[in-house]
Parts: sequence; structure tokens; C-alpha cells
Amino acid sequence: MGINERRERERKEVRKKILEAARGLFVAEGYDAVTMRRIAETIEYSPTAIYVHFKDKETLIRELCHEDSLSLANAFHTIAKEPDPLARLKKIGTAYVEFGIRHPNSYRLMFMTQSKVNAADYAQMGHGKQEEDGYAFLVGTVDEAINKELLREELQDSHLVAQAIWAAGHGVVALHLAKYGDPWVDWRPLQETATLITDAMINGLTRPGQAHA
Amino acid sequence: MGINERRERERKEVRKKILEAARGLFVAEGYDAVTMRRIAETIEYSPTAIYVHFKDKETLIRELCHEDSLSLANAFHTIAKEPDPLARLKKIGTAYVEFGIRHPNSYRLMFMTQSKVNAADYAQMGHGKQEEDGYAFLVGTVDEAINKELLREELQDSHLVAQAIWAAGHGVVALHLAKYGDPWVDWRPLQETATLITDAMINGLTRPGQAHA
DNA sequence: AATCAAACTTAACACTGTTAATTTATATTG
DNA sequence: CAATATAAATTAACAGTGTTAAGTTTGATT
Repeated sequence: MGINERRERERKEVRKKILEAARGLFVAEGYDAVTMRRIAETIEYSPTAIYVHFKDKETLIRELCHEDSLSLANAFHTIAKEPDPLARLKKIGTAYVEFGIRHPNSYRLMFMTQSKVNAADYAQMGHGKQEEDGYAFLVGTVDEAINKELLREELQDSHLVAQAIWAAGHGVVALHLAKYGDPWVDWRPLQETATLITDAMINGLTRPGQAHA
Repeated sequence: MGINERRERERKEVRKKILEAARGLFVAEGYDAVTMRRIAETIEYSPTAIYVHFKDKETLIRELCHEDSLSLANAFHTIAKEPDPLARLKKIGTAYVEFGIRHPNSYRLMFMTQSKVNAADYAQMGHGKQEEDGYAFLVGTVDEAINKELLREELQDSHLVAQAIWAAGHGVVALHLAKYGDPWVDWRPLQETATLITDAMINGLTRPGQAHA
């Protein structure tokens, strides 16, 4: 009997409608502008219908972020083919910054706000979590650079180095997402700042005389 | 007649009470936990009494941030005595990170959220604004480093360099304030990451063979 | 004693996310 | 075919938010 399948199909369709309506609002106006009532109005359902498909507002919008994060995962998948770990680090930085530009509101929610993810949620979360993957990819690349003796010899903690590199990339994106346009700063374009900070970091972390593109 | 003076004194006292109540909530629980009604309850006034003294909630809490920011301004004032611009840059970084640790909620509001400050607000804002001062101090220090030919010779844009350095410091603090404790990252202590990123940046931005503490 | 202004309160508005109770629609069972 | 069970969706409501309008209290000035 294909009845259950049809029902599930219908269910998924409503779910999708909710996500699409929420996405439109979220992308255009950000988290606070997405209200259950506005979503409901868009899809011509009652506000509480959303709760049949999603636990709460945060869960719903985090699913949007997760969808967006797939593009970053894809970019990382391509970058993984780059054999030189230092060149790979640069490409990781570029892809990360591009993600921040392309999905500012997702970026804000993913990296600029505290998530109330508790131990229980994490345990059931399948560990396929995008941030984990991305971070693991970065740590792996740093580890390779350490093993190939490309980094200054006192740098042996791949997590520490990875977190510093992440912080550098995050700093550029986050600062621009929060403060770009503030009149008391003569802002330089994000891309230029990103290139400079990446070069400076690679330059500062690698052994003297280490050539890199 | 000292009547007006007494009235202004009383007015200031109520204002101060509001700020103190708000500060207690803000420091302990953050922006969202500060509600007009909770402030009012604490000081035994009605919620709307607050509007006699402050335009709105954001203005009120931004005043708390401004108070906090004075400690950063003080630190910068001391650091200004350091003659070596590179050493000064390091100290600026340290002070900035310490500010973030000591005043996490102020930091969040000041640097991790968009302020809706428009041109009109800015014009009447006295320009003594702390962020401006801090930023100007950073740019000045970078400028001095450029003039003393301490930075790599292609680096001539003091604003660009300053923004990269700011981004590096901000990245460490912001990442930790938002994500520290997330279980899929094996976090290193903030101070260690901060030291590493500062060293890497200075190292990466200065001319080869440039000695610095 | 009447007037006026500032400080403050009460009541209300227009929102928010979310829950409980109820209705509707549809498929399964006796 | 009628009765029942089940899932989805709705209506109504709760408890909270920042903020405003209108009215009251307080106290100095005319």
C-alpha cells in the first residue's frame, strides 16, 4: 500500500514549504525577522502547524543553516585534492570567507551566537555535523603541515594552530558582518583584509625560507 | 537657589540606580535577560519610569558598555608609553583580549552585533567614542611601524594592516565567546591561542630578520 | 491659592514563541 | 457500511517582550 508513502510525501512537502518560507525571510531579514506568524502567513497555514514539523523556531532555522553549510562542505571536498598543505590552508581560508559573504545570516547563527546545544543533543546528533567536519579537515591539514616540517618547529599542537587559523578567518568575516559600515572606521574591502591576514598567518607560522604560493 | 541642583542630583541618582540594576542583570545573564520589568522590580519603580531617563533599552545598555570600555581606554593610555611600535602592538592585542574576557557581554554587544547607529546619531555622538579612539590608536601604531620600516615593504596601507590585526584579535575572542565549550572542538585555552595568533601575525607582517620581543 | 512642569504610574497596544484543547480529514477496523 | 483510531491542522490562550498614551502625583513658581 502506497498510502503511507503518499502521506509521508505530503508531510515532507509541507515541511519543505515551511523551510522555503523561512529561508526567504531569514536570508532577506535575518533571524529575528523570521516569526512563526510570518512563516505561517506566507504558506497559508496557521502558526502552530509549524510545530507539527519542527520542535521550535531555533531548530527550524538551524536546519536552514545546515543546508547552507553543505556548500562549504562541497568546497572543502574539492580543496581536499590539493596536495600541498599550505596551499590547502589558503584555499580553506578563501572558501570560509566566501561562505561568510554568501550566507551572512547563517554565518551569524552558526558562528556568532551561542548555541544551547547540550550533551544530550550532541550525543544523538550523528557526528556528521558540518562544523565538526570542517574543523576536522582544518586540523588534519595543519597536522600534515606539521608532519612535513613546514611549520616552525615549536608548533606541534595541531589543534592550537588550527584554532588560531580559524580565529584569523573568523575575525575578518565576523568583524565585517557586525561592524562593516560603521562610520568611524575607514573600512577596507573584506577580500583584501582576508588575503592579507591569510598571507600574514601562513607567513608567520611557517619555517623561515619556506616558499609558498 | 540650589533647588534645581538638588533636583538634578535626584534625577542622576535614579538614573544611576537604573544603570546599576541593569548592570547586575547584564553582567550575570546578558542582553536578553535584562528586561525593563526586571530592572523596574529591582529598583522598585514602574517599568515606564525608565523611559524618563533613557530613550530605549538599547541606549541604556550601550551606556553600560561605554562604561566598561573605559577600562580598555585606560589600558591603551598606559600602553601608549611603550616606545617600540611592535611591542605596543602586542600589548594592544593582550589588552583587547583581556577586555573581552573581563566583559564578555559588553564585548558581544559592542563587537558581535550590528548597531543600528545611523549617520545622524554618529554626527551628534561627540566623536570621543571609545571604539574610534581604540581603532585610531591601533592605526597610529601601525603607521609608526610602517614609517620606521618595520613592516614588510609592500605593506603601506595602515588601515588595511590595522584591520587585519584587529580581525586577528577579534577572531580569537569572538570565537571563544560564541563557541567555546562546543563538544566537537578540542578547545585550547584562549590565552594560548591569543599568544600564538599575535606572534604569528607580528611575525608574518614584519620584515624578515626583524627582531622583536 | 492657582498654575505649571517634571517625574512617575496605570493601562494598554502590538508583538513574540509556545502549549492545550479542539476540530478536521482520512484510513483502518469490526 | 458504520464505528473507530490517528495524524494534521486550527482556535484560543498564556506568559512574556519593548514601548506609548493618558492620567496622577509631587513640588516649586507665579
